[in-house]
Amino acid sequence: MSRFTTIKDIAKKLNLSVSTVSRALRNTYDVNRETREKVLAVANELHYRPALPATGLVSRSSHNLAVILPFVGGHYFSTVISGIQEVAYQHDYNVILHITNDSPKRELSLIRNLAVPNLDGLLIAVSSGSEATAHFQKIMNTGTPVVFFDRVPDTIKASRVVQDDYLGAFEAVAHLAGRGYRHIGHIAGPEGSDLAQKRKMGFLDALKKHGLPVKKRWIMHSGFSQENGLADTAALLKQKERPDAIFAVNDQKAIGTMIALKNAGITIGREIGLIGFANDPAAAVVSPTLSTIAEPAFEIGKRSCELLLKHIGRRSFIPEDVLLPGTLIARESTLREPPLPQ
Amino acid sequence: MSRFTTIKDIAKKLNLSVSTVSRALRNTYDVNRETREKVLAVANELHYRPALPATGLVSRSSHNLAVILPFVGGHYFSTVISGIQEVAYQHDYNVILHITNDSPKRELSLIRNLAVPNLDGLLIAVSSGSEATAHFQKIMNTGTPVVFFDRVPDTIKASRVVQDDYLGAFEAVAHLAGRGYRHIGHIAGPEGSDLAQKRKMGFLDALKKHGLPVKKRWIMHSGFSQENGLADTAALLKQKERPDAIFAVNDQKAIGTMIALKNAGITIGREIGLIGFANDPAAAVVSPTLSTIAEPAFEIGKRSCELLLKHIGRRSFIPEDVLLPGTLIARESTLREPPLPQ
DNA sequence: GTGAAAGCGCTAACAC
DNA sequence: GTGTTAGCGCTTTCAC
Repeated sequence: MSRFTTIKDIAKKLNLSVSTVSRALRNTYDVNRETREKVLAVANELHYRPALPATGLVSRSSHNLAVILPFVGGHYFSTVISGIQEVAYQHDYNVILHITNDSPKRELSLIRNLAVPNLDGLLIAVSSGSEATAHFQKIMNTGTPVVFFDRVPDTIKASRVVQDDYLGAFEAVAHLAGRGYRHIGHIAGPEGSDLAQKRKMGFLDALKKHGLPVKKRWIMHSGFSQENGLADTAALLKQKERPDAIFAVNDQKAIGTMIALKNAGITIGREIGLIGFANDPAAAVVSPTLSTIAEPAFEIGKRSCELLLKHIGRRSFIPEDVLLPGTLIARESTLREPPLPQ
Repeated sequence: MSRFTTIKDIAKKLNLSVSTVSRALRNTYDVNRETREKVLAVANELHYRPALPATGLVSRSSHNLAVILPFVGGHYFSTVISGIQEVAYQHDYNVILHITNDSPKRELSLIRNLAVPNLDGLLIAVSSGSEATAHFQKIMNTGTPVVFFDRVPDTIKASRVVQDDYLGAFEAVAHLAGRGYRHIGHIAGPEGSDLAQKRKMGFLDALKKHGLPVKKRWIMHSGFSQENGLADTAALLKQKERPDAIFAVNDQKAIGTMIALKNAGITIGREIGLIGFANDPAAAVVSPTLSTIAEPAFEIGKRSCELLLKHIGRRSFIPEDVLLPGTLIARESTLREPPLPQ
């Protein structure tokens, strides 16, 4: 069983002490140029790789970051990971991935069993209904920096990186207004949801700002799924007064809305404008293509990781709050005039 | 700066030796029941977490697996990760994620700098045009097990886990035949692509098996993108003879095909049947919904990781090849009769 | 059943 | 400039 090359092997081969080899490898202190070159040559020849656990033992740093999040299958979180990964790679940190499946139970067991001494920092998106807040606090008390992203607990004093749901919703509605729609309804999320609440506020404030009427009956609350969107919209269309545009809390519900509108024989865009939120890949593929607010997923990952590394760098750190704007993506569903045939 | 609790702290507090504490913690050898319980109690009280790098130093095992893949943003690879993660979690292994961005250069630098001594095993999907084969071999020579998945180098003797592209294509075409389509074309991938080649073979063999005509001119080769699919299909439709069904090499091209068919005023399903490959989330959302072969992404991750752990368990191991079938998902695009209105 | 001591691979005083 | 020594946190002989 071939062991790995260690500095000891190099030392023996060169009749040097391990410390000299260690110094030469890291190019620190004063090492004779020749010695250093010889060491480097042998290291290369023997395919030497430093044993990080050992260096970590001494330096009390593992260059490991843990990322804890609910899912990885979807578009959003996997893009966030890309952003994290990008920064971690540049700074030579490892990303250790943990998935909770959005289960508070699994999250809790995961956190409790987490090998914190093995970690330089944590990046966490909490699962819905998380019960691990006390444990997050404990980890932070050990001096290990933590940055929360996307889904953040509000009872904890720590850095957070989130997107600006309020502003995104505001801009979605402003876009509708700019395209000439005047009677705007909202297919909202559950009343209890923080995210849904913020988007609704953005919706309402945008209406006010643009002097448009607010019709309570045009705001439909339910879950986040496509089916919910379909049902909400079907109910909305039964009212005697109809909106001429709809802002949906996310793209899934917006797509449900599209189906309901099609079922009712309504031309999307011309008769009723529609905008979603997320920029799900599906939005570019449905027909007509769906206008939406693109979430800054990659950016969230990037900034979270940068912030964490900053905390790791200084031993003491003050929490920061980062609010990232989304980007309006105008597509066919908010086009009042059909595009010219090509 | 609060340090982490170590076995030394526990030992001191209990007036025991570190070795006894170590033994008690791992419940090994004969430790007095009372002693053990006291140790466990104090460990709990002090929030003791073992320092994995230290245990790893001694046991020569880190419980770390590296996963190296081209992307993480898309649906496919992120689902694979879920599968890996699931198994790793159950067996108490960490997953360290590395992304190559499908760049051979970055893959190479990543592999070269990989802290292999810190790893118990590797899971790799190589990037296109990979130049790292020699390095993979080197890693395997150190005795570190490697399992390749999805994208596998054919010049290396190692375990691989891949989906059955041939069979998937075969079944897609068999499905078309079963629905009564007789004149089937193929929107294929690039001629050089291994994956595209296998799917084409499956297509051809299925035609033969069902006694259907093979028309060379109905096989269009180009890239994998939606735009390619649109262009291919537009060209196909210009021919004087038209197929009554199309098998596309992937869902993206199939969606391009859908657009081309719609542009030509053709009713998808009734006039021309269409089936893709991948079960991209978009396939369930386009209109009509797209029949497809679902890739066993989660399963690939799961099996790869299981296989790797098996290799890690036994110190010597023989390569295995795992071929995973996809699943037919029949949707509206292969429906010859429109569904009854609800 | 428990303790003392050595050692995993590496770094950092401290000598010389 | 280089070697010696101690020690990071843990496990594992080997004593007793």
